[in-house]
Order: sequence, then C-alpha cells, then structure tokens
Amino acid sequence: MPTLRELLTSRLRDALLAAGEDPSRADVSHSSDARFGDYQANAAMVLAKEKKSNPRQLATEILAKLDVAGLAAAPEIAGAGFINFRLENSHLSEALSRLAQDSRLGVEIAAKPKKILVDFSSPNVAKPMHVGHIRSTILGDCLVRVARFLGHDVIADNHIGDWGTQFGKVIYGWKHFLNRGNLEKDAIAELVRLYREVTRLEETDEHVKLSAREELVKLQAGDEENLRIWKQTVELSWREFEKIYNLLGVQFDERLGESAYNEALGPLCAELEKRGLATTSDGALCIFFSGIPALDGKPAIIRKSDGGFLYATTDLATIEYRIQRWHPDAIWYVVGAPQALHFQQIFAAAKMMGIHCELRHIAFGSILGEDRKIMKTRSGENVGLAEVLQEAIERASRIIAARADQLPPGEAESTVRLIGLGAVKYAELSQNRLTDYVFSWDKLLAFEGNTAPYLQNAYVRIRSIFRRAGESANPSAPILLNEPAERALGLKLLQYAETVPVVLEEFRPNILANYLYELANAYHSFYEACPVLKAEPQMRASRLLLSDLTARSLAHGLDLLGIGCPERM
RNA sequence: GCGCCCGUAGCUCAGUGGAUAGAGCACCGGUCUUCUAAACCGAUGGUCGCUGGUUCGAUCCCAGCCGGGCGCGCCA
Repeated sequence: MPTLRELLTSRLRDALLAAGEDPSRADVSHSSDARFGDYQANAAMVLAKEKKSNPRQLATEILAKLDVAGLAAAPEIAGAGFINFRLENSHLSEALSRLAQDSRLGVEIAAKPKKILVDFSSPNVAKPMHVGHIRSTILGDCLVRVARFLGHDVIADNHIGDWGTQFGKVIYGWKHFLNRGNLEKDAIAELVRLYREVTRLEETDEHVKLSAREELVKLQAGDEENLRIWKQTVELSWREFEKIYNLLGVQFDERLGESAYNEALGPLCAELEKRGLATTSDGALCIFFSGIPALDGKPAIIRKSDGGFLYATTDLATIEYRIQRWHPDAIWYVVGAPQALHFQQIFAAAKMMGIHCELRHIAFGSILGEDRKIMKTRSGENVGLAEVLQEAIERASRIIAARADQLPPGEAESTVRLIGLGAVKYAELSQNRLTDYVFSWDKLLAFEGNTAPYLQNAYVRIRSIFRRAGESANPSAPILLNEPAERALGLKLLQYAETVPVVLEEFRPNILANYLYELANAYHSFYEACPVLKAEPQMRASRLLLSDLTARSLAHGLDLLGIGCPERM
C-alpha cells in the first residue's frame, strides 16, 4: 500500500504536470510544525526560483490543478509559498483499517532486491571484544535485519582477525608461560595475559623478541605445532565471542577469518604485478592511484619489503573471494571512520582489478575515553564488552527488584535481559552513527527518557490493557480519531511504512529509533488522554485496535533494531 | 604540510536550503483509591564556534579563521 507521502506526492505531481511545471519537484515532506498541517510541499518556491517568478502566485496556479479529494482538506498556501496539507480523518481511518490487515505494517518490499554481503563485528582473536566493537556489531546486525525485511538477500559475514603479528607473541607465551587453569576459566583473559607478558619481556630482552618473531615465521610457514596452538586460540576465542553474540542475539551466516585468505595473497600480488596494477617502490609492492586526486601520493602497500602481506592485501583477496563465492550486488563494511582512507584505497584497487560490485564503507565515529581520545586496548583503560553487558543486566535487575509489582516467577530473568541489553543497543542505535562520543555508563545504561525501556514500557502498557480486556483487537473495527491524541497516534502509525526504507538510504538506524521514540511518545500521551477499557463499545474497539497496531509497530521496529519486548516490566 | 570528520540549551545529543531550531538528562511546578508513574502535563533554558559570501530565505551550501578528533608506505 502506498504511504501517505507517496499519495500526496503523486497528486502533486499530477498537478504540476497539468500546470506545465516540472513534475520532478513534487517532493512532499512532514510539516515542520503541526500548526501547518500534516505534510508540506516547497515546490512552488523551488520552481518560482528557477523561473524567477512569484512563489505565492505559482502556488495558487498549482493549487488550481491540485486534486486531493478523498485524501486531504483543501491545501493552503502559507508563508513564502508553502503548500500545506491536512489529511482527512476519514482517509486516515480507512488507511489504518488497511494497515490492521497488513502483516508488513504497510512496508513495501524493495523495488530492486539485491544480494548484499555485510561485513561487521570483526573481533580479533586472543583479544577481548571491547566497547569499540559494540558499534560495528549492533549497527551491522541492525542493517542486516532491516535489509532482510525489505526483501534483500543478505549474507552476514564476520571477518575475524585471526591472522597477524600478535600470534608470534601469543605462541611464544603459550609455550613458556601458559596456565591451563586460567585458560579453562577465561581463555581470552589468559591469552591477553600471555600477550602482555611477552610484550613486557621484549622491552628488555632481545632474545624474547627474536624468539617471538621466530614463532610467527614458523606459524606462517605452516609449522605443525604452531598451527595447532594457533587453531586452539582461535576456537577458544570464538567460544567467548559466541557467548556475547548469543546474549546480543546476533547471528552470522559466514565466519571466515583473515587466515582463510592467506593462500591467495601471494598469487594476488603476482597477478597485480603482472597486470601492471602494482609496482615495486622502496622494495615494497604498491598500488598507486595516479588517476584519483584524493589518493594521489597515497599508495596502498600490498607486500612489504620483507615479503610480508598486509591488511590491504587480505582485504583485496577477500573481495575477490566474496565475488566468486556469493556474486553479491553490494558489499557493506561496517567499520570505524578512522579507516576511511584504507577503504577508499581498496575500493579503488578493486575497481582497477575490474570488480564492479557496489562497495560501501559504512563508517561510524569513535568511542572516546574521559580524555576525549579514542579508547585503545593498549592503554589498558578500555572497557570490555562483556563487562558492559553484565553491568547493563545488573542495573536492570536492581531497578526491577525495586519496583512494587513483582514479575511472575521465571519471567524476571528474561525481562531483565531484554531491558538491560535493549538499553545498550538503543543508546548506540539512536544516535547518528558518525558522532564520536565519550564512553559513559550512565548514558549507555539510562532507563528513562529517550531510551529502549521507554519504548518497551509503551508496549508493556498495551499488553497490560489486553490482559485486562479479556479480548483481542478486532481488525475490522472502525477507527475513530476524534481526540487529538488519537489522531496524532493514528498518523504516526501510518508513517512507519515511510520510515523503515529510509534507514537504508544512508544506513542510519537512528532514523528508525527516532521514529519509534515518537511513536511511543504519541502512545503514552494517548494513554493518558484516552481511556481504552472504559470507553463506549465503538470507541473501545477503535482504541483497542489503535493500541494493538501500536504494539505491533513497536515490537516490529524494535526487532529491526535487534531489541526485544517484555510482556511486563 | 595535506586530507576526512566535528563545533547546536548547564550536560549528552537530534535536526534541516525554508515558517517561531528540537529531544533526553539536570533544575522548577503540577498529575498515581481510576488500563503499569520506566509515564503524563507545564515552566525555565540557545548570537546553531567566529567572519565574510551565494540566496527571496543559511544553523545547513561556499571561502577564510579559531578550537577539537582522526588519518596520511612497509600495524590491523
């Protein structure tokens, strides 16, 4: 079903055509202020500017051709030449009735479904996931969910950092200082301990430094023992990661680490060199981008002068593999903004190699420490992701325990998780992904105001009404929109379908989060102003249906954000 | 030095070439014997970093400056 915005745009387009104006200017947007109606069009001002004519005069001419019968009241011209629309309640009611019958809540499947590979989360083996991984994991998972709902074929791919120079130290440490007991209790903590221990020793002991390097070389040469140790660190780390993914409800279709592409790196370099795309400079094999001003003088090194390969090499090999394995139309990389240059380089290189797949870096801002610098694992001040989730659950638990209404036995644990983890996810998803922010427990774990619990609470209130109603909503009950709060809620509900697809236009889940906040806000106001159960039968049926639609929209939207809804809280 | 991002209320952040720039938190005042007060209603609070330019209209676009973050050949 077409959205309200599409309906108005279509009518305006017809009017512009009839008036001999450019129909591509028929953009209709939400009104900036409810006093100006529900939707507004700036077409007259834009067109008048192009023709250097009077915008209000032009608006009058457009209005003469504009037929919104059955949809909105007669549009008004206001201000410098705005055309304001106020939708008719009869139309809103009918549209809501159709919405009640629609299992997709009015959201259309994408016009051109694509096959999309989403590369996100990407933790490093032998290191704990820290708050920095939260953004990639939560953002990536949300984009996967939204893309799937819109009908795209999505592959969620976790490109694990399982191959790198850190393994020299880890293996050396494993052989000399491993504590099996620690390993069984908390594998990653033990691996980190080994890494730190070796790093510390290297500072004063040249022999340790050389030995660690030696272990790395042996690993890369396929030494059996080192490979065995390496494999164990990968599996042990993955088990820890899985605990977090299970807690967060994040799933992957593919989990190929950097090591999977190892064999391809040498041949790839040889091929690029042969084709003249890469050249040797100061002993290193580089791809130069002379044709691209932004990358002029910024080559990507794909083979070090000592023969070793780099991040860029692996990423290029990964693209090649993914293309031949999955044939995707697009690959999305959900990776921090500091790596923007790296992705510019490998995307340009991929193009030079003849790859035409749409490649996108979905960047996000950094999480900063108290000093406003990026939180780095090295500095030791970083907060572990597991710790954040644990704290979220504990805070939710304390708040629930303090409330008068006790939850039924068996329900408390899952409710606490939905609330605590929801709060963390929402804090992340509700802000612009490019914004840097200073890590704050209180912000991440806020439960009041514009937070997930606020949205969940609206849902819970509705569920409570239905428990007491003793009946479910009747989808064919006529919708009445007499009270302002009812009308505002109804309008908001109809705008869900306009909102969801916009998330993928610029990869911004915060647009959906903001919408859901406004929806919950509209419901809370409705809840105060409009009694449901005590209303006269017709009104009661209407309000029950509005409540049910709200619950469905909230639950659905929150699910797209990866957040669940408890029945009580 | 070059490049990218950012500067909006006391704090944390939305926002957009359009109408009187919005939320949350904090602060102040009201609402629970009535569907869950994690809520609602209201008040206070801004020179949208500074200076120019383009435009009927700029917080948004352009230029310069100030302040902050990040990146820029052998880490990932």
